[in-house]
Amino acid sequence: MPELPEIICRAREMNEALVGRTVRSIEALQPKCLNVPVEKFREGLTGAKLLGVTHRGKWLFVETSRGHLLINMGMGGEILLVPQDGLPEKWRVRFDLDGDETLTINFWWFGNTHFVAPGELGEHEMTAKLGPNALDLSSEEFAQRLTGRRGRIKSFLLDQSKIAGIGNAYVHDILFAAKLHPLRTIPTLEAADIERLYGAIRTELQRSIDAGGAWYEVGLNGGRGGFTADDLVIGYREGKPCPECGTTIEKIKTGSTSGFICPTCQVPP
DNA sequence: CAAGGTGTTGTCCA
DNA sequence: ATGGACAACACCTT
Repeated sequence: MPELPEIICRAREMNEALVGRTVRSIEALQPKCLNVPVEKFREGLTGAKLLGVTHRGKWLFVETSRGHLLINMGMGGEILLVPQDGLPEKWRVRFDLDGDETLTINFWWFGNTHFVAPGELGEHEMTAKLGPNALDLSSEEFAQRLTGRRGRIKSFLLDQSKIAGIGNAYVHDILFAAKLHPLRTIPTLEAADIERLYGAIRTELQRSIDAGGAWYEVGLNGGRGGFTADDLVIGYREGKPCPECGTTIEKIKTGSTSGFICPTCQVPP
């Protein structure tokens, strides 16, 4: 559930706190979240110097002197920087750093911590297929990526190979801000619809970035983001009035996920 | 206290 | 190309 705003904030924090540090030792309690055997993972990154942290979609890219550490937090969890004698109760992978601190990674479901050897980033399939970051493309590129598609607009926004970084938490407010129903199909969109949608993506994600990300995720020091449930306009507000027109907000099925809409502002297809 | 829902991603199948 | 079901087995709400 960390989506682009949380990943951007996490990358920023990690750059401030981790660059220049060296990995002394590694423990991995859950081999299933790795892409290589535990021994290979430990050998690969032990002794590595951390050089910088970037992001692509919901993935964090930690560049090191010995290759990349790629992290995907799945449906939520914590990356914490703690003293070595103050480990959190739960962690799945742990990097002991110089300076008696430890970077612990925990996710409560479906996370990944992958090792990619130097020069082999292009062979990492899970990240190689990602589309451009949702905030890193122009409105022309966005429109171009929509042309020829036939599916529903919400499916497109959530498809990480088309555009990377939007998940099922922010997509409700993005679609509401663009006045588009999630089940609208792409061929029915006018140029003005696409332009509004492009603007809505930027505005809605930026609102959360400015607040430090969502309240349900924590940073390296355990502090929560400042973007709270009250900042959501329509997502998860089933039964409450639409702030634009007062119509009761509905929860609907949108494929295998659920969606939240104002049935007046977002006319069904 | 047990059941059901959930922010992610990949794969398989229609 | 598109959508749905499902699997990965944690945590919270009902």
